Amino acid sequence: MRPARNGGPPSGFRHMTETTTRDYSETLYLPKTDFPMRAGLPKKEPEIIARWKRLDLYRRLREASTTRDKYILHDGPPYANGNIHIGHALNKTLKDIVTRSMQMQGWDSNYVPGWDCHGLPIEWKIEEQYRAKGKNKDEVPINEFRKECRDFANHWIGVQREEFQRLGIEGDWDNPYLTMNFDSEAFIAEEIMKFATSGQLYRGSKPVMWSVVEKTALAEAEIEYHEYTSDQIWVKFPVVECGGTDAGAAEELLDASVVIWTTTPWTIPGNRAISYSSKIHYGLYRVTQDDLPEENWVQKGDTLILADVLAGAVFEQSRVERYEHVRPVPAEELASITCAHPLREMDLGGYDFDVPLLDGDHVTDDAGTGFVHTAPSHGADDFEIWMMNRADLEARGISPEIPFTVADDGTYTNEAPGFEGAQVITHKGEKGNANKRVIEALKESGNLIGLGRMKHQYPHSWRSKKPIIFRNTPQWFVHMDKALEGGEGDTLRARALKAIDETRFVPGSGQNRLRSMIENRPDWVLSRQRAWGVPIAVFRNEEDGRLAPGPDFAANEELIGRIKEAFTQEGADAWFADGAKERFLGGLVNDPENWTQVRDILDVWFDSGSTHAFCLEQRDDLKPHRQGLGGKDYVLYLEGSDQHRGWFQSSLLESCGTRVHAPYDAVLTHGFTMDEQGRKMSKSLGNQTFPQDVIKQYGADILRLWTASVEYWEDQRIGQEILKTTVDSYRKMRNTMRWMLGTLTHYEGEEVALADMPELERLMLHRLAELDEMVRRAYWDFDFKKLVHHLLTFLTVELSAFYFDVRKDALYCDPASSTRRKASLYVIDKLFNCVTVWLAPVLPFTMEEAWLERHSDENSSVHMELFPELSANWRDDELGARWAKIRTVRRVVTGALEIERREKRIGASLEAHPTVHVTDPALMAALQGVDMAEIAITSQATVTGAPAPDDAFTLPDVKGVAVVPGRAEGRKCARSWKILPEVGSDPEYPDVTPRDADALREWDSAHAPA
RNA sequence: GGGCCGGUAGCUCAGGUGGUUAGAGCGCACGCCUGAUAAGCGUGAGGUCGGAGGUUCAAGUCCUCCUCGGCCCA
Repeated sequence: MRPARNGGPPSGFRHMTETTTRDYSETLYLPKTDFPMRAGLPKKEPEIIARWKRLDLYRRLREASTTRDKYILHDGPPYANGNIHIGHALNKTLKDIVTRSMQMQGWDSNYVPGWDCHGLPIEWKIEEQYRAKGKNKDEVPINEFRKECRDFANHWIGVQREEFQRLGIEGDWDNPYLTMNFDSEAFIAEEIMKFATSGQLYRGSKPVMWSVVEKTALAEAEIEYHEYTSDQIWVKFPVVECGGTDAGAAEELLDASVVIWTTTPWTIPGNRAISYSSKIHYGLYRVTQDDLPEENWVQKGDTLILADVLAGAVFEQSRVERYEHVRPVPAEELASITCAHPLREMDLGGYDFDVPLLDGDHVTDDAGTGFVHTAPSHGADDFEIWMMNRADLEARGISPEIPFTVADDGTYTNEAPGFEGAQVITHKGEKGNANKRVIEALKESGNLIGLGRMKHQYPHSWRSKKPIIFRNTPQWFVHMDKALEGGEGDTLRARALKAIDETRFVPGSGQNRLRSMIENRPDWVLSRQRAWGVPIAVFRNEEDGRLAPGPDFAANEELIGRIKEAFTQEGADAWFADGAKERFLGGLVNDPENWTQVRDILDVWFDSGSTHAFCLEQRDDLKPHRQGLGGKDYVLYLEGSDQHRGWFQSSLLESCGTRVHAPYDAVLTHGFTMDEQGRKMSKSLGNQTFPQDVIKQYGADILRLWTASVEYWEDQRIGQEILKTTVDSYRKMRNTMRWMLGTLTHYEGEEVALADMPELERLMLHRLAELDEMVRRAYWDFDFKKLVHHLLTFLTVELSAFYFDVRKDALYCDPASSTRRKASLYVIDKLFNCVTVWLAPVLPFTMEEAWLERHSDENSSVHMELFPELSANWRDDELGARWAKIRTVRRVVTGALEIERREKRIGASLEAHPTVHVTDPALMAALQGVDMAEIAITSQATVTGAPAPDDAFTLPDVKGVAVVPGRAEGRKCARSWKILPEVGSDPEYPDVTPRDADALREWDSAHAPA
């Protein structure tokens, strides 16, 4: 409470001998509240959280909404491997604002947090710990290793759970979903088995980054680049076929060769194509130099096809000084060319296939020859262009098979005929003899035209620091374009595209973004050669390629049942335990020796893509009967915009593959959080903002207010200055709430009928009715900044600066019995309740604190409230329009008073008596019945239609209003400080106005000693 | 390099289908009040709308290019 103060004698009395000894302030209804001006949120918030826990608020919310339709914000699981950062805070806060606001609008909006637990980053951490202890991962039994990963994830789930709760996020923190829960693992395995059973899962291959030293596949993040000296070669691919209509031109090309350049000679046995670009100009070149040494690899008369801008450099490399440009070779001609493999004539066997030319965007003319040697086994671009052209290749009679030329130990297989056993990289990570062998063969074939060494940045394993290679490996895929049981045209891609069309996207651009990704994406690669995850729980028959479970396996039901049961009891560790194959397949096949257990694990995107299956569908408190599927519930996914590539997509594909429809009705995305200059946050720039620091310094509500103030669907900025202005806005709101609380101390719950209210009160109720519509709309549109902006403006401009300022006189000074005073209190009570409840989803701590000042019973919480249903008759647009005019006139008055203040003719506005000349008939009509002195907070005012003198005050944008200022006449009331001639007219109270005399009489009789 | 998104006062944001001197809140400056007081009230100064072209009688608002930044790919 504020200390009692005696303001001293009012200034108007300073020069008067007549003084009063009575302290009238104790007879006033001044604001009185324990709600502090300084929030102290860092200390207060944890107390409020503790109270919510005592109340078991989450359970109460659930119990209160059992009969409601469900609004399900399904949590995209964060990864359990570290403290939360600002992006997590933004994400969870947005989710919390959504669930709280939907709950308060009559939905059952249950929030169940989740965590993503499997995957590479956690494996790394455990491996790192091993290395620190000098242990090797490969020497640890797999299930022991998995156990440590599980413990690691559990630790961080605990940490993050605390951090999220500290942000004020309401949800089922005691029963979150984890992708590593045993039953989650069982359901995830069941989902992948559905893909296997329906024939959507297949085994294919793909080049991956491979460390020969560690005999393991590596992810992009496990690669570092170091300088490395490679062998570089220029190789001729003789043209053997050429389409086109001009026979002469074709003849010319049949003598020529396409030239490629590569720094990995060992990939030549894997060559299957040559890439060119239709954006590059190529030409046919002929060597004209006749004094070339006999041993030179290029001789006079040789014709080569090269990119024009690179021809000179290639000839220089081949030691050719004189050559001629015969003619251009357009892209259409290139497309029709087929070459021979450079080793075709070498009698090695296996190189007599046709080498086609493929048009590819990855080809540039800044180095090399303008043609890119394409070995789908050994490069990402190579693989991609090969796969994209698969259908065309088959049509041309070219096998789309991708060879496995290199084994896991870095040696050539028999799919690199002539080089079997040669080493690309030795087990120590040194360069093997493969390059040498290939270069010798090329020399012998006559197709090598250049040779050299090159230093460049080359990928190395971050662990062994040794160079890695791209190597074709078997992988598991899901078909995007295979016809499904829906028949012709029913493919996973088609289902997903249709589902996207049926989904609401906020912002709308997300729809296009996801759509174009789905339109263009290749088949879904699901396998990872790792340990910490859910296995691809299938067996493969090495004889016929059948899968179990699978479309051609008889005992699917029994097998799936066994696996699911085991995983539910023991987790996915059961798959990796000894004897698993016998345990699951025993008795179901006659030829167990032909069946291999797949040891690959699932990409973690499949885990999180299955959350709808193992979380939403399995929990009674979440299982949705969705609007789009005949029910009334609504499912929303809300994540960062990077999840178009991630969770939104994997969830969509998983659900479309198994359930034909999307798992969500709506997708809401937010951008990323940048520093104050709009730059990405980074440790090295030192521009990071940590949620933990903001909470410690200002409190979670400040971070939440920031979240709700910014346009989150774009990238947002945060930093000290931005937080500072957020704090300022918060204080402004908080103080206005505080004044209401102080004033309402004197409210005893008396209702006042609308008809009995002054217009000013009706105006406020009208504004509430307008805001009610805005608030509901803004929450439904997830437009929180609009909500905050309008409510903040309402609190400051309309309440604090206008309504409250005007009404202080009546509230503080009117007699207890005054209808005007009672009406105002009644309205302020409504204002307070509405604003508190409306803002509760954004500022759950502060609004709870404010709410409890008014509703202090043990079980109360603002978060149990619904948004208020307002009386329909509060809305009065005509009244609103009229008061807009009145406030326009008021602006002219306050402007005029400001001049008087400047000139030191007045101080407080109560010292003034303005004369308001209104010649605009519409404004004059609006002023009928309005007490301008009351509205302008002057002691007296005169409104007249008479023309104003020339020197009257006007505002350029308000026509027809002019104000002549003047001083109020009379004495200053010792109680209300108004200056009126009537002061002293009541002999009982000679130093106050008649109104104050009445008030004092009432007060005195009420406080008279009994 | 490609796809998508964005750049309006110091800060956070408004500015349907192009049309009078581009708005709000906060901050800031100045003044007032001292019965919301580490508060309240008033007045005011700050943007030509990332840049350059173009369409149009008229562009922050449509088109092109450039630039800066972000997400996802390569």
